[in-house]
Amino acid sequence: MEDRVARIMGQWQVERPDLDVSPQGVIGRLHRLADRLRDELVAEYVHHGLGEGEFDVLAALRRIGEPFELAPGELARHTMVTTGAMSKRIDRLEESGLVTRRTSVGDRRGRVVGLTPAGVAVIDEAFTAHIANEHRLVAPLSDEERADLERLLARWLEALEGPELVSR
Amino acid sequence: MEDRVARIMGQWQVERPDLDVSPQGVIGRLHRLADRLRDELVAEYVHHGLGEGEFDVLAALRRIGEPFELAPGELARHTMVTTGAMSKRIDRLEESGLVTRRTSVGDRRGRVVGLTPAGVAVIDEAFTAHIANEHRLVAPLSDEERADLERLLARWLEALEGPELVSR
DNA sequence: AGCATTTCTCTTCCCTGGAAGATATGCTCA
DNA sequence: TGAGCATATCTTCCAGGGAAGAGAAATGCT
Repeated sequence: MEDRVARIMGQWQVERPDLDVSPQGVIGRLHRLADRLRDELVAEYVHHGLGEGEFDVLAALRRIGEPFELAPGELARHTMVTTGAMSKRIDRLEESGLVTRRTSVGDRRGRVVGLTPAGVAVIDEAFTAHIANEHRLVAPLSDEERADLERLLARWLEALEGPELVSR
Repeated sequence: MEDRVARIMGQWQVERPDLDVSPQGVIGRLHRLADRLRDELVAEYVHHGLGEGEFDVLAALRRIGEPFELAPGELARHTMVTTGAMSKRIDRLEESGLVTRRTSVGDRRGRVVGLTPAGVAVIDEAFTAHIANEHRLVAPLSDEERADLERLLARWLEALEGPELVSR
């Protein structure tokens, strides 16, 4: 019972016996799993007429709470894309009538992006389905396995990024 | 000590207390870690003048062994992209002189993509550095943690994809 | 053999994001 | 006040991948 990653590692063992490719066991599987999960999640977004980028923006606005508004720059930081990418995401969402753009009152350089009522409705429905989808995806793991995995991932992430400050 | 994912989960707890967002603890961190690792790996490819797609193709050809040849369709399957994407990857690699394209002898519809000597040299060097990079990235984990993580990822992956056949 | 179907690759068009620069506004300090 | 710098967003151009279809060659069926 050998998975794709193991097969690849076996090939390298033959071709490059001088190298210890064991880290691929973790890194390769982690990437494959991430890709697989992403596909499943995106499929659900599409059911609600959203792409991954649009879903991310709507979710960021929704979870911030009333009045569901953020500046484009803040949205870009929250969702970890460049402001250029964010401009285009907002263009698409504005086009669909799910968000509005207005100029900030205090600082006229700034804009404020806010959910429309339709936007709230769409993301509330899509997010509910999204979470159900995530429950389905983690179902194969026992509670204990899930906790172990979460702990290991958090530890690794922290080691790579350094501890983040508790800020807002 | 709260990470980004925990903060997001906290916000949802407030805004949508009707939902149990606990799966995000695993799925969110897994994705964030995958992105982080990918960035680190890509940075190393770039040092060798390669993008991620190019690296994948060269690596697939290299690990298959002498004479380092595969058909475009096989390469597409091995690296999990469409054949359209593969055509363009091969175009770029051919342009750089790292692979050649020739028509298959048995089946004149088919092409055979093969590493040039320069291609072998580049991928051998890049892959050596790549593996060193992976060792660096997994270093924060103890041997036991690494084994636990690998086991959990493999189990989950298998559950999602179904056991793969041991075929070639 | 001849025609239809299948297989394989490549091409074209589109979508999305990144990088860098343009534009507009605000801020600091002499 | 005004010049220069900082900040925020948007625009433009490019890179890379996916989807769909075109073209060429092999295969199957009658």
